[in-house]
Amino acid sequence: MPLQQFPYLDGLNPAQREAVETLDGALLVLAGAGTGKTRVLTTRLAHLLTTGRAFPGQILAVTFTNKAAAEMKERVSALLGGQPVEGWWLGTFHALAARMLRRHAELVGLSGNYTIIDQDDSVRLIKQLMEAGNIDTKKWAPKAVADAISKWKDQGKLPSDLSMDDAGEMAGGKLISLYTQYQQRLKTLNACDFGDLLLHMITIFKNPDNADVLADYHRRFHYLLVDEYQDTNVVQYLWLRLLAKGSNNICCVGDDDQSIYGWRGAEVGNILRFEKDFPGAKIIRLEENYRSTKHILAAANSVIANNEGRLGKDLFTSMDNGEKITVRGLWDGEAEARWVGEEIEALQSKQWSLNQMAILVRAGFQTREFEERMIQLGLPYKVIGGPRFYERMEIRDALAYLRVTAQTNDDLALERIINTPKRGIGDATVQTLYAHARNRGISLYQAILDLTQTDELRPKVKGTLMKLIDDFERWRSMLDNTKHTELTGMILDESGYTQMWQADKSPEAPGRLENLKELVAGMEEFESMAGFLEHVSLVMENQNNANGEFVTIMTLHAAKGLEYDAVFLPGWEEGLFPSQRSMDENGLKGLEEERRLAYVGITRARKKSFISFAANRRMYGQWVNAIPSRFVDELPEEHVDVNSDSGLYDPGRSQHWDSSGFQMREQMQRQTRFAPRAASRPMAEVEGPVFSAGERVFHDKFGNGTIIHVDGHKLDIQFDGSDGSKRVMDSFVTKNL
DNA sequence: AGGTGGTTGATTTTT
DNA sequence: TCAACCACCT
Repeated sequence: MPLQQFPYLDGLNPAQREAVETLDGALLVLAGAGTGKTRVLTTRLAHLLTTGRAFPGQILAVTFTNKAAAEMKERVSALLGGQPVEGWWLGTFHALAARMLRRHAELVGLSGNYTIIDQDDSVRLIKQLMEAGNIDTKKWAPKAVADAISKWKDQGKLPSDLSMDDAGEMAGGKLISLYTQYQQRLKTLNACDFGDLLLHMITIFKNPDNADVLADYHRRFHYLLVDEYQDTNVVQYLWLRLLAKGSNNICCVGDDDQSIYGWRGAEVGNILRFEKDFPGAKIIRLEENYRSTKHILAAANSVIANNEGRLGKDLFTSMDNGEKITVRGLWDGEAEARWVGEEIEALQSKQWSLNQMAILVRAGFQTREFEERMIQLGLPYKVIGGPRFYERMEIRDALAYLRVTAQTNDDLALERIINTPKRGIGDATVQTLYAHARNRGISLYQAILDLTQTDELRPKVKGTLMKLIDDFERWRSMLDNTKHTELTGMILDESGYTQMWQADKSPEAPGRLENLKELVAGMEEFESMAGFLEHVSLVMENQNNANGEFVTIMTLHAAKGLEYDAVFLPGWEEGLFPSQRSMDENGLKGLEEERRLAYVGITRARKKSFISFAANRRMYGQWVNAIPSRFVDELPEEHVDVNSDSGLYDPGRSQHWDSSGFQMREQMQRQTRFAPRAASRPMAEVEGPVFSAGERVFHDKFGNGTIIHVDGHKLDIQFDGSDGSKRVMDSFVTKNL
């Protein structure tokens, strides 16, 4: 094959090139961090099109986020000389499944204009069902019930697939019944939640009566491509498998070492099992890292090597050695933030760009300390995460109006705005309407239609409701012959919603009106109301259009897929990272996922990585003393520079400090103020009892437990009644006699 | 309808 | 500690 025909293949390394050119059969591309995964994916797509192997319409390419989908779209078109690709099925699992479901909705009792509800709506619906069924929503949080149901959906389980064993104690054992009712209710509302999009498609595909539907997709799709395969859950996997049965040309790209979403249903097992699932599958490893220095990569490799059950990769790089990873122990969280600030300023004075620096934390609350410090130093920063545009109150209200206009059975939307702005429709009226709706198995809107024909409602209320119905009918009649942006403006004005905020004197009111304008402006790029609403339900993302120089602060999860010259990884303490909860709830699996998170964190850095931990941290208003994360111990000595205050940490040696962190802090602050590098340890080495694995011990806070591992003065203890082990200092436990 | 005090509980988060 | 939520009050 003449090479010059495919200029985009130039510059690929042999493994990358093989991954691009292996077009037929099942292929798993194990792409380590920084090994050019996206390049392979996009080049492969370009290759399929350029060689004429497939028309765009014969390709199904799946991603997890809209961002990834957009990037892929853009990069493929760039490879093809700038022309956009039309007619292929490229998008997120949810977007693609929603698109399919629009065509076959009737097969699961929905109509094609079904509404997609988000988590918030789903929780509210479940709360209503629980209240109707006299289930104590205090004792069992509707959110927890919603989570349980969504978990089942992620596992591809319908109510009929569940047994009482699965139900457990939650909601007084009525969990399965609630699931059934919830599905029933969704059908009445002509609505779907996120899980349903895929689950309904599976139901359709599996039903022998609809064999032609699946066969049609088999004929259609000749090549399947899946990004971030390690993050797929069971339904997504089932959906892919059913679709792949046609051509058997499926290429999955992923990295088992970067699977960090197990807690929301991702199954690392999917990627680990690939060869079994797709017999004859080929596996290609991308192991040359083009991102990080040798020290950084070696440290990452060494940490992740502690995990079991990996497919295994050995990343290497031809980059320079670079600088060793800086590891630093500090007295408390404040000192840690101060130190990070200093390092950032030092880098800045060496002409490093703030845009190339990131602080990656384990949990959201950790951002605060850094924000405060950045403000004090006058360093611009940006926290990624937080409330999103479509989650703002006024946006949700406005969307609710549009949703009811487009699909009258959308009870959740109607309930949201039935008394917004205030129309004198109180709680009591809504309850009456709901009671009627439930009795008849109809929607709220239909209940209003019914009851306004009778005299059951007070005349004033009746009049208001009739007016509201009239409005909606009128707006709906305009859907087809009015521009959707114009109609939206009309709805917001005629309903009194805009006026409500204009009359509001609170300081945030102007901003809300601004957002509403932005909403209408954003609709411009969509063809119709339906198109816009579909987009809104499926795209909850924040686009970051910030410019200028700033340091990025975000969670490790949010950082996956990104890279920076300098990366700060603070809070590496047992209990915080690895997170205690993760270990408690998921044992070794949880710990290994935390370790993968550490791996993701380290591999974000191109040139410089800073890892730190504090001896004392204020959590939930209490001072807690902490010991360095076990992940710190897993960093190879030859690749790190340890530089800690006051002997807070010596690699490989035990650490000690008093449990009375508060007093210690006072003492220490004085000490650091006057002698910042005092070499003495906070506490003298104390002679204590010697422990060994297998012994029974007692801990003040955690109770009785069995030692499973001893590491100097650190003990791994399996406490009775807890799933995972905890790591504690031996000075906090006593032997059980 | 709007304000207040008391309780609760507190990772990670996309679609 | 602190914010969110709710029951209860005005």
